[in-house]
Amino acid sequence: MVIERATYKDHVIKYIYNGMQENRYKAGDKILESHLAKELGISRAPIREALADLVRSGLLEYRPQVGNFVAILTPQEIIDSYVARGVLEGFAVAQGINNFDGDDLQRLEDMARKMEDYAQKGKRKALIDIGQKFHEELFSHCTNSQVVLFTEQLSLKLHLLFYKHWARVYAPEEIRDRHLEIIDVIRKGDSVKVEMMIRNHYIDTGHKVVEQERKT
Amino acid sequence: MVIERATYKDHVIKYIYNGMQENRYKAGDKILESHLAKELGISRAPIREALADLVRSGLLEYRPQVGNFVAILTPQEIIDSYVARGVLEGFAVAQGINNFDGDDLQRLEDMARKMEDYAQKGKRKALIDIGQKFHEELFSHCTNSQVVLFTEQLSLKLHLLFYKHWARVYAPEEIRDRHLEIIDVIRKGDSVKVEMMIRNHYIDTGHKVVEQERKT
DNA sequence: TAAATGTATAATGTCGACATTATGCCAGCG
DNA sequence: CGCTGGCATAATGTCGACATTATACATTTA
Repeated sequence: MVIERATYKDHVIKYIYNGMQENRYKAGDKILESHLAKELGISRAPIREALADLVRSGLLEYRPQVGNFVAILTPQEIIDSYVARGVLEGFAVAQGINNFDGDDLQRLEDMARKMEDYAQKGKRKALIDIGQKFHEELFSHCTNSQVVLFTEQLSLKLHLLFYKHWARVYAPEEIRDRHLEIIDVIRKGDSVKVEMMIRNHYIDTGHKVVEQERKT
Repeated sequence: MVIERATYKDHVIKYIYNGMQENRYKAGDKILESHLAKELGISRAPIREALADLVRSGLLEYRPQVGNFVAILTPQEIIDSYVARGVLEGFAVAQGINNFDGDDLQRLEDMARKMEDYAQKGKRKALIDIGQKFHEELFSHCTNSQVVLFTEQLSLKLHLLFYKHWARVYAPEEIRDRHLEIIDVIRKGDSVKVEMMIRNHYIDTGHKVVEQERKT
């Protein structure tokens, strides 16, 4: 594979990330700098920077003087990540709950129904894409840059699990209802309740994803 | 300055961090890789890794093809950071509230009183150290690794502001009382109240720190 | 005089090579 | 037969140099 141009680091990150999505890199695998360098036809310097970035994202683990390994997510870590996501998103929505107008709510509702549709038709990629858009919309009214930042960091990690399991975790109607439920509470402007609800949603999801992982 | 041994990156991070604490690196300053390399007598490779880490922590900002700059914290970012910290610590304590035993509470109380003492005597460094220990103790019963991780990331950033202003933000008795208040609620096992209280504490502190910054 | 353009400088991005260290294998010994 | 220790291999950590790009300054032109 030949890369075109524009700071190699980002290309390398994407390359590895895709590899993880396609399961060419499996949990626990060692990542060899020199192999990547040969594969991509570049030197080790930008490779190392990319690896360091992925370590910071939690997708790789780094052992000094030894190397980088694809992170092994324990069930507990998976649950912790979902719980943390719930805490952040719960706060984000609660904090900006009064900034949702009718249009926003309508858009969210449309998305929830589309999700049901895609889920029923087995369009996994479309389902995941719109699921992400839904949560982006939820975050769009959160003005706390730090909370948004942390959530983005988490997303990178969770999206991999998401990608593997999420479409199978809930039944189509369940997906729709769970999201509609949240929209309703936002409409009512109940910030306390929406925060609890989102937290619980992610706690449930975390446990179900762990269940799915166990079956692997 | 000559560094001894053991992966240079960490030394460089500490070196820059100290420089920021001592205000030798000021907000907006450009960090030149080659200068650091000369100063520390090492090559640019480990320097670059350290800089990338500091970017990740939010202490530096990075502009591609241009360089790294000491981050300029806007008032809003400062407040956001404190709010985020409050959300995380509030959750952490609430989540592990039942794991505090009598000894823990006693230790916390001792620390709160020591803080008052140090504050009165103007021992700023001791005050800050014990303040950090207090919050570490609060986090010690949180089992969510992800929440702990985010908090550590934030700490690096907030500690700099802490270091500059925190000792002046509250009166000695106020410091004591604010912390005792939290301990009381933990003792009662009221997870909802303690979460709210900690959040509010950080909201207050954030605003006061911004006030202090403005006076700079 | 002010704006635009070209040029010089110096920084970052990338490279290939060397130094150092972890790991697996094999021989020697108890 | 199992264990210990050294050796070979191959990876990471670090280096110095070159290529590329951003920035400041000088020069030209309207």
